[in-house]
Amino acid sequence: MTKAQTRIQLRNRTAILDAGLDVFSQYGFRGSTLDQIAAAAGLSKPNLLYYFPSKEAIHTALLERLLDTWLDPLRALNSAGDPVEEIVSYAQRKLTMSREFPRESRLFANEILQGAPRIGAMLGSDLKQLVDEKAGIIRAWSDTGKIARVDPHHLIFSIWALTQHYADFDVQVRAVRGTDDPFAGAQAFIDHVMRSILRSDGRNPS
Amino acid sequence: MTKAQTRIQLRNRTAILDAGLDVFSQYGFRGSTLDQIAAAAGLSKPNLLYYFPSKEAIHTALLERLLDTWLDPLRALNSAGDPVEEIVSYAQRKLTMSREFPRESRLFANEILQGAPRIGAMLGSDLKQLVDEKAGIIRAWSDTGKIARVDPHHLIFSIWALTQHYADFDVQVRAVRGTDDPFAGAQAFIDHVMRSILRSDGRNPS
DNA sequence: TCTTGGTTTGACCAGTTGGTCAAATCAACG
DNA sequence: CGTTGATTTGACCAACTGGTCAAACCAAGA
Repeated sequence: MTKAQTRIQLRNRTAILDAGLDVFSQYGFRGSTLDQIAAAAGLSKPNLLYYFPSKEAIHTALLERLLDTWLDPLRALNSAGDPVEEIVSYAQRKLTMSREFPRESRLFANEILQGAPRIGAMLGSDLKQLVDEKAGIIRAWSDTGKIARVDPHHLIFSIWALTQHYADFDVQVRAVRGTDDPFAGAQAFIDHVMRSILRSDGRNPS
Repeated sequence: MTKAQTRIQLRNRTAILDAGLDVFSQYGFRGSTLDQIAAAAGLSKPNLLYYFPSKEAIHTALLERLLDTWLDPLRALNSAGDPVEEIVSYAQRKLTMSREFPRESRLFANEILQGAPRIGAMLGSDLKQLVDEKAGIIRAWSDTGKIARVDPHHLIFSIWALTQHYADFDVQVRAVRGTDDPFAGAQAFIDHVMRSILRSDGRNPS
């Protein structure tokens, strides 16, 4: 019933979402205009609004699609696996996600920077729940000495910060390094960092 | 000549800049309106434009004032000091800066996220020059075995990422942890992370 | 070919935006 | 107190914004 999709509908809807991702991820919600998105999608503004009821609807659709896959890397963290390898490969999956979907990363960053007006609710519910669960696993590893003693929440935050930085601050990274690919060397570096943190003696200041 | 400042001028100009910082850091340049800033500053819109010629002028003034102090922590990195302590305390200074000036951090983040249209030039000149200089110092430490073998640029990026994350993603951090202070525990954690990276054996993958 | 339902658009609208301006108000000094 | 220059504002404007709508267009099946 809600399924019937013409070829044209599918093509235009994806074109709009792709254009919206381009524009919203660069200018944020309030800084983006329907005209920009319409131009980027190769459609007229009224035609945009034939497929999506409003500017907000496009934005919401993008965020929903994003959140659906954004947390997959963390979901895959397996309590049965080898502690260090599990965490390291989680960081690697997250980095891959940032490299392959930098626009999504910036869309998310924009939303959070502006106080998460549209996804704030799920931060405290779905996201918190998932993080708390995985933090529990990490804490267990930490308590049983399988990894160094580290605050699990901060560890997760550090993985988010390190990986997303290359996508979100792309311009700065490229400018400072002169490289064209902001992710060059990032994988090896983050691998090194994570192993260093997890391997180090149980000493934990404070 | 350009110095003459009435008490009123000083008061209003600082009120405007403070209000502008509030608004710009939350909504970005294009997402902010003069009315918002005027309201936040307790002035009328025409009165705003009596002190600053345009919306852009306020934004520019803020960015200039910001960049002036934003890089101080890195400038203070001293080649004559103890390598590990120098880097660790640089990270601590940067974290302090993020905690004390979260709005400035978000203003900067917004600007970079949107492709740095207004400060892009200085990223490749002033910033790159400073970073390259300090990266040279770190590389020397690394080469002489005084710290572990690490890519200096990535090391600096990681410090930026780790410290700014708590200010820029404040909402997310607070939501996930349920804490009111997003910086709680951050100092100890970052200290631990930096020492782990720098202390670890010279093994460097890839 | 005709019809039908999905698709596209030009013209339009009300609200908002950055910015202007002349007139009114205020502070301070002689 | 009066004058002068700094300050403040209400009224206004043109451009832009998200969104509407009736009319035109088009694809495809009968």
